[in-house]
Amino acid sequence: MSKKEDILKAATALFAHKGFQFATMSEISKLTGAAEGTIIYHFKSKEQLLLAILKDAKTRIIEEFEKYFEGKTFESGLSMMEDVVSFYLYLAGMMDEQFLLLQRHYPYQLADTNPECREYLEAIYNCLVDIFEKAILLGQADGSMADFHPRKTAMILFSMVDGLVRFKNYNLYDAGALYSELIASCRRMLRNA
Amino acid sequence: MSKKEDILKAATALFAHKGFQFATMSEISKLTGAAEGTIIYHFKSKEQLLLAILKDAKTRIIEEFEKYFEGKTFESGLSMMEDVVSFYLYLAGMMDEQFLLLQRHYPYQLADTNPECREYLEAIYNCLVDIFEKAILLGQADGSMADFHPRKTAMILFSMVDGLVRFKNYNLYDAGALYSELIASCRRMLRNA
DNA sequence: CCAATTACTGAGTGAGCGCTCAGTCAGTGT
DNA sequence: ACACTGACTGAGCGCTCACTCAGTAATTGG
Repeated sequence: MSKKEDILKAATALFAHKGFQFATMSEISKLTGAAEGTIIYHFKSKEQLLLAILKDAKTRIIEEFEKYFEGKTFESGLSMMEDVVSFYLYLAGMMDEQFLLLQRHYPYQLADTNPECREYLEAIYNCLVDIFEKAILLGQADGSMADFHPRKTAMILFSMVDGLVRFKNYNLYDAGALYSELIASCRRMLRNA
Repeated sequence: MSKKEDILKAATALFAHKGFQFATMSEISKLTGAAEGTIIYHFKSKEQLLLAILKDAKTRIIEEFEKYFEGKTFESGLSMMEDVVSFYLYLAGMMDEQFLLLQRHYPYQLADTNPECREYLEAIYNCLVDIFEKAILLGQADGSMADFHPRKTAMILFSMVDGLVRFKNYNLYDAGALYSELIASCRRMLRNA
């Protein structure tokens, strides 16, 4: 692995676990064995380093979902929803540091003044909510789901799943124990009575 | 209003909107007209100032819910749940800066090493989830809600409502437009079919 | 083989931070 | 009048931080 990739990986972990402000260049330097000057050489500034991380996260999340759905068919919208929730949680476990970073405030604060940052965050957010929405639209078409506002309900669904990831990240409760209850709740919420 | 209260209020706003690290003592000083020495005089340190804010938030949130439920009766668990969700969102609007601060990571990071901080956060969290749980237990007793795990479902409910507050805080979507969809989703999720 | 380019280094810089402390000042009890 | 107390001040201290820059090492292409 190249030194640049090393830095990106270590910085992702530090930004995710300590926050942008508390993660220092010297700490990234120590963790990677690269001099502080090397970090700046590759990424220009600490803020640009964060942007590179977010760009990387965006690319990977979109790729992973595309790969997952490639040639896949679902017996119903309701079962697609279950699949999507499962895969979302699986991905949040695989890319735990990126998802943790995306749950912090700083990227969204930066997005207020930095259009590039805003672009990455919106792309990720839209990718995720779009997938929930697609499952709902399918479910409403095949009659497995009741009639409600697809986009708004997709956002509520997103909140529920994101909340479980948050519980896991904060260690507030055994998230695994909540998984089956979450799926059951989603089913009750969406299904055609 | 005393200078100490002024500082507490200004610091709450700054910690909520900028984050603990990016909010500086000199900024709090400028906003309140109090010298930096005065802030330290009243609160000992920046961290102690945050703790005072969290203690204040804890006290007020618990008080407000106690006041709200004083002598109140509900026709069913399902309608109590609606009332609770409404009041939660109302309170999150009234105390927007405290709720925003409680959605940041830093307080939970501090809680890892500071037992006092942990105590305040747990008290707030338990207060909120307990109220959802009470509504569910009532609903299951009076038959308006289906049979599921009360505590776990209360946590999922909490996630949903908390997510809507987050949407509002991040300005990602008009949260008001989501309110009626949220209530409807909760009803479908909880009601006895 | 040797420029030329790219990758990397780390001591040094200056800005900004939380906090200190010697001191002012208004209010209160005697 | 005086002593005492608690609220408040702000220049200054020590420290940490992101970033600079002059220089070195490695890689590449003619």
